[in-house]
Amino acid sequence: MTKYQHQKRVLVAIDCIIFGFDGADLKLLLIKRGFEPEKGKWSLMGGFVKATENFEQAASRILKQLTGLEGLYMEQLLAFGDPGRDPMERTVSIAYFSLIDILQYEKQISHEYHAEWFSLHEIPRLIFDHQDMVELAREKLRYKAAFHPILFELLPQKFTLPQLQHLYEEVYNTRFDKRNFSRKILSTELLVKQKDKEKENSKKGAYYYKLNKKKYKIHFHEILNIIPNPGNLH
Amino acid sequence: MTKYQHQKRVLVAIDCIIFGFDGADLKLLLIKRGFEPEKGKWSLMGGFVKATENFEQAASRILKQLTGLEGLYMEQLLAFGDPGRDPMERTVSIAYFSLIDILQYEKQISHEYHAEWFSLHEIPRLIFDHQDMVELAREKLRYKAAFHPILFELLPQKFTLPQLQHLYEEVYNTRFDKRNFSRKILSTELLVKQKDKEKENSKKGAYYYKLNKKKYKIHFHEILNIIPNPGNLH
DNA sequence: AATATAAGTGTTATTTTGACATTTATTAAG
DNA sequence: CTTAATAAATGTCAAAATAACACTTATATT
Repeated sequence: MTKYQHQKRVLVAIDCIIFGFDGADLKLLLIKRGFEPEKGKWSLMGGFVKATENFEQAASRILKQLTGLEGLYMEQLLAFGDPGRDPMERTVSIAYFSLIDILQYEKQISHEYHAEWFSLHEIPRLIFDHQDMVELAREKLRYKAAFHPILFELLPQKFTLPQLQHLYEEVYNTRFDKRNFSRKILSTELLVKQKDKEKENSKKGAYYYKLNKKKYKIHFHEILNIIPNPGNLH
Repeated sequence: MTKYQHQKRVLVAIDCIIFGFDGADLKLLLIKRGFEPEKGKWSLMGGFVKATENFEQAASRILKQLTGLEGLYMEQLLAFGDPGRDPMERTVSIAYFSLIDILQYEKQISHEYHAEWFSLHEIPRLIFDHQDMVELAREKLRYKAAFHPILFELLPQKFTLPQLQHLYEEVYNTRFDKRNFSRKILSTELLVKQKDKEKENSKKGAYYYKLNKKKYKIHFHEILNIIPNPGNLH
């Protein structure tokens, strides 16, 4: 067999949009790019796909390099391929987005890459089309979280309803009625109430909950309806 | 500036999953592949991305080659990049899916590529990972159509409510109650009732409707709720 | 004139939603 | 020890949305 003739070969990279939550804010993990072009500028964590890897393997490897974590939630966002997106050489980038509980992540962080968390309200200028990737990832997160219990990936194993609600409020940048919120969340029957309470944030303390992992896996793809008036999602 | 060193460059292709509807069945457009490997086997319409094109431009060009049509609904599905997916040489494929009214398309068809419509129940074995692409595209179509008025892209300008319902029933492989269906569809206020009737399929005739294109564009991204118990979508 | 066919339409009971306020547990302060 | 302050937890009710259900209408055919 002969190879396909007269076709241009291009570089293929992965870029990871890594969202994290620390109990207060929704954040994005960025690194200072270590090589030219745009060396020293803020960038998504990325890398080239190796000859024997598929995209998921490459994304996992890159994610592990940066965070030290494995088995994270990960999903392909979109392939970006405008001819000039990397001025050095045409490079197609497959964007993945990932969700991390920041506090868990901090124990394992590799500091080799000067990674930093940025609140979504204070994102610096990013290289290439990474800004577009982040914006699209935010939209996709909002869309997906409106129908699927994806935001649990941002929380520790044990969490409280007020913490969960706070997270939803961060993602949708709005406030929910806590009575209606807890009714909807609990009606999914994905949560298991624990006996102990979290007492950092209030005198009374809030009961911890855990995911029912089995139900979570089984029902993950079903359509929930957690967000009132989901309205103008994409 | 020097180029990125020691990285492998690969081919980048587009493959188009083209769904069509002829008033009766939901169908998929396939071609007989014209070159090796797998010459003569059934395949999605595809082609390599050219040096100056972005993905959308490449997908439009490829789509026009096959169908003669422009301005079709088109959306990136997913990038496929397993190392061995094309045995000839590593090729990344960006899959796009498109929606066409078959009867409109037939006037413009280019017969150069031996394209044929296949009912979704009778799809032949396809080359490479095209089978996976088609399956994923079907899931995405069902998912998207549950929340957005996307299926109108499969219909002619003028269509009847029974035709529309039939289309939804094909996509979801189920039956809907026509009273509830028409109430939901009409409550979107996206349809404009016409004065004339379609009289091929019944003695009484069914009123034609047209899309209110302006509202359609404005409200396209809003979440509708057309499908009862959307259940286990992805 | 009678019949057959598919289109078109309305009601009701049930479920889901969104708006809203009070009670409870605990710590801190006086 | 009593009081005050704080955030958590919980219930009701009216309105809206949904799902289930059957009859009438227009027309072509016989």
